[in-house]
Amino acid sequence: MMQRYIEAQLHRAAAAAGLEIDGPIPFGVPKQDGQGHLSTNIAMMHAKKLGKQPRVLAQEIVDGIEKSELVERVEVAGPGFINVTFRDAVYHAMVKDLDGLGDHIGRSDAGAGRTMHIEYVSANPTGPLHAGHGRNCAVGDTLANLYAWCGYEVTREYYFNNAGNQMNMLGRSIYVRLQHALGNNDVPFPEDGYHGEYIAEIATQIARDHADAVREMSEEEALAYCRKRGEEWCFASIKRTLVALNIHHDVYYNEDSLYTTGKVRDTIEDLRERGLVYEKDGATWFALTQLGSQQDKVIVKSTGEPTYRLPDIAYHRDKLVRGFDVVIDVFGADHIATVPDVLAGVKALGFDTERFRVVIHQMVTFVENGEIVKFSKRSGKSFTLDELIEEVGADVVRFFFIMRAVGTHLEFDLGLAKEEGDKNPVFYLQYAHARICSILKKAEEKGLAINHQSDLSVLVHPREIELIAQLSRMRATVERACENLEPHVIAEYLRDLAGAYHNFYHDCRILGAEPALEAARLLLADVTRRAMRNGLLILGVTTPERM
RNA sequence: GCGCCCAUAGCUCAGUUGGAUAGAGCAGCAGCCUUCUAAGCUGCUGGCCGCAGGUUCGAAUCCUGCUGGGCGCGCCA
Repeated sequence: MMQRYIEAQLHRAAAAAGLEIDGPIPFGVPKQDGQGHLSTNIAMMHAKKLGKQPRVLAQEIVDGIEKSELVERVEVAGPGFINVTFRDAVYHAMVKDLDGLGDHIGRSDAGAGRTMHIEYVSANPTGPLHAGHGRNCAVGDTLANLYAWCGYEVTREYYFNNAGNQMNMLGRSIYVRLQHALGNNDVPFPEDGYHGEYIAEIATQIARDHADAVREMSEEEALAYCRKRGEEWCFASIKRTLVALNIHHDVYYNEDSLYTTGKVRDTIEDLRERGLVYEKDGATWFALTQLGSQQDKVIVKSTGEPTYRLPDIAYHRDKLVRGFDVVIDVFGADHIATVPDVLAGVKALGFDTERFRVVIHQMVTFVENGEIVKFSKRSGKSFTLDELIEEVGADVVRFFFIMRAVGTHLEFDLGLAKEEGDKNPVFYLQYAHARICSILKKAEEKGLAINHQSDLSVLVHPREIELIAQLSRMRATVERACENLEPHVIAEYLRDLAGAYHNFYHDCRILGAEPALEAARLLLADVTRRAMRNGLLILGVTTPERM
């Protein structure tokens, strides 16, 4: 937001030097002291085409900048950077602007009037969510929040299939356990059946509340009943876990509806009309090689059942038909192979696949004491997301899963996560928030109210200026994280913001300072509180007022 | 064999879309509380940015080729 105060002038000065720049001027924040507050490399970027030395062009631009009350100095540095040093008045103006935003600090209207659809989690109801699902949950939900904070109208969707082979296997697994519970021990457990403890739990429940009815049923009826009970149990479990993580979907989209509404049939017919479908070996194939892929793929098996690819294409086409401006998929790296096929299919049907943004996050390794943890200590089976939440808390789960770039393999350190102290990065942020709240509460007790008209010109301490500079970057940071689909950027930003506040807190006494300074610092603290709170809300973690 | 992702301090990772002397946390060492939360702050130690070329004023960042790791490559999802 700093650049607002100099950008127009730079445009004018550059034009006067013979350099017309379309669009915004690129700015950077110098890392070294003595290089000003903002820096631009426009002279170096364009010197060549004007046939000038970068430093000469830079100096011509600098000479064209008029004197201003806000700008301390503009100078040429290094190979041709133009460094801008502001007077403190710019920072005071920024605090004023930020304060005027009320609870909207960090919000953007970059996506105002646009709609965004995001599909995440999307685990089929065949069992509880396991710990590895956590990354998809946290990344998806944080991205949804980011888009909402950028002004988009967001639809959060959970896509599931309760009709396929996996569900039949779930039903059969429960059915067999139920037979065992009812004393028929000779019924063999299916080879690819589900082995989790929850299967037995569901079977036990049915044995307890529905045994007589089940005994009356045919095997077919009993299997269907077990499947239905299993689905209900699993969905209840999944939804409970998501609520614990502060995740709420707007739509649960059933794959089966794609069949009942004819969308799958339409999709295959449309592909066939375009000559992209053929029969071979009793199966129906999608001619992906015609679309530039390595090999054709089966979309309807010789048994007559479609493979996942076909409803996936129908589903993604439907998302576009529903009219969203941006459609985001969140997948783990293990699903990467399906993406090109689905996109190729939708594109072949004449849709603009540019609206799709696919986020593929890498896998997660859980580590404790330097050793890889694969299984739950309690059950010896792969451990559930519930167990992870219980172990480290929902805030830590959400934060840890988004704090690294989605493209990198994530190491989830359970030891660090369990640490409820200074080593844990989430607490560092929440502590900053709680510390501010504590001061504001004390101020209130002293009868000191936040004064939005405070004279901010008394804020001149380097720690105050650094904190304000950090605050001023929030909105652009949120926009960048959103645009680039990078939730971890917010975690990084908030750590810097918390650090800037802790520094300010340490060096700048608020309560008890002389009245004008006290009022100004109190306002600055409150602006920081609102920024930190909003950042934590974007991450979906709690904002404790005391710790 | 093919496709995608990754490689930066002892460990885990950032690096603002190609910029200035590559940063943070943890671990290690040394300091700071009679005053608003020490879950904090300050200082020190720590680097062939996997290797080799290329592109240009300028590369951790872009291109090519290697090496090493992850995930895929089904009439499973």
